[in-house]
Amino acid sequence: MPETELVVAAPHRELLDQVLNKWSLAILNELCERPCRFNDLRRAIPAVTQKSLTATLRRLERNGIVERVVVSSRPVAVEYRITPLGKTLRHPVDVLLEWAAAHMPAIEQARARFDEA
Amino acid sequence: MPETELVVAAPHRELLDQVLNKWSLAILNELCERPCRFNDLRRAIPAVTQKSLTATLRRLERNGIVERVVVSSRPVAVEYRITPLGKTLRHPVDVLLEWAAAHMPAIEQARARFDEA
DNA sequence: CAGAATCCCGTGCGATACTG
DNA sequence: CAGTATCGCACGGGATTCTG
Repeated sequence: MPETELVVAAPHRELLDQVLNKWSLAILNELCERPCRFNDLRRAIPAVTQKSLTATLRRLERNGIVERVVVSSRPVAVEYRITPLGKTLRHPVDVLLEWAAAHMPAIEQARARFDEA
Repeated sequence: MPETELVVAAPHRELLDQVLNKWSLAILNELCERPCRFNDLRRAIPAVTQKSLTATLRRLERNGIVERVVVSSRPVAVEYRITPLGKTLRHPVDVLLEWAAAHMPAIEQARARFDEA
C-alpha cells in the first residue's frame, strides 16, 4: 500500500527534521552515556556553538527526547538527561549509522564517478 | 568507546543530509516500487516542485542511490531506478519510519506539554 | 555556569517563466 | 518530456557580545 506510506510520509519528515538535524545525533550520543551539564556537552562536542547547542537541546526537549533538570540555583546548574522516549530513538539511529558506516566506501566511489563526469 | 562514535559522527551526518532530506524518502519510496520517469515522480509526489525534484534526484544519483537512464531521445525519455546500493537504504529508513509512527502520539503529547509552558 | 541577544551569511526550497 | 534559469524568502547555523 504505497498510498498510506506517502500520506504518512509528511508528518514523519517533519519529525525527522526535528530529531535528526545537524547536532542531534552527537547530543543524543552523549546523553545516552550519561546525564550532562550544558558545558559538558560543549566540551564533548567542541564544534557546536553555544547557540546551536541551546537550540538543539530545546528542540529535543520539546519533542520529549531529552529532559532539562535544574539541579541548583546560585550558581545555576542544569542537567540534561535522555528520556525513556529518547532511548527508543537509539536503535533506529544506530541502524542508520551502521548503514552509513557499511556503505560509505561504495558511496564515495559513486561520488567520485559522478564528479568526474 | 564514545570517541570512535564521535569521530565517525561527522562524515555520517554529511551523508545523512545528502540522503535524508525533505523529498528523498518520498522519492525512494516510489523508486523502490518501480522505475519512474521524471513526470511519474511529479505525479506521485504532487507537493514537490520540479526544481526540488531535479535537485534531489541529482543528489541521490551522485551518491549512487538512484540511477538515471536515458531511455530514448526524440522525444527525450529518462527513467530513474533504484540501485542495489539504494535498496540497502530501505531497511534503515523503514526502521526509522516505524519508530516515528510508533512514537508520534507520545511526541505530540510532549510538544503540547512543552508549548503550554 | 547557562544561557540570551544581535548580526550576518549560505542555501534549501518554493514560485514562475522559458527551452531543446 | 525533462529539464534549466531567475528571483526571492525563510531559516539553520556561525561569530560575537552581554548577563543573572
